[in-house]
Amino acid sequence: MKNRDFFKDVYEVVRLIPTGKVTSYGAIARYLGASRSSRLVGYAMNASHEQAEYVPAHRVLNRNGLLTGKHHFSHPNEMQELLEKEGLIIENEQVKDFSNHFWDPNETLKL
DNA sequence: AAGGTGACAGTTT
DNA sequence: TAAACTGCCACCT
Repeated sequence: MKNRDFFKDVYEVVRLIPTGKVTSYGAIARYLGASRSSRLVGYAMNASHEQAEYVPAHRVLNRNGLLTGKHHFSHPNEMQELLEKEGLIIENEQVKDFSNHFWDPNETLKL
């Protein structure tokens, strides 16, 4: 087996994100003890749609609450629509009141 | 096998 | 204050 454990963990955490909540790549990375590997989280999301289990990648944004990965969805607007569908408000490619809807795995799941 | 890539984030100018 | 630079490390070609 390979180091797929990292990706696997990422997907698992992402699936734990409650509907209507969002988190950041960095938060996930830190929860996994890889605070310096935030890019890998994004990289993992890149392959998220290949996973058998559904991964709500649209709930993962960068630390600014910006929908950086929207372009990687089937349709660029899909990410925004999904978020709005969950009750979030997207304004200028960014989640409005981001901090209020922010879900931190470190806080909720705790170590 | 080796080097380049990136859905980030923190630091520096 | 905002923009630019650098570190980061598993994955892909």
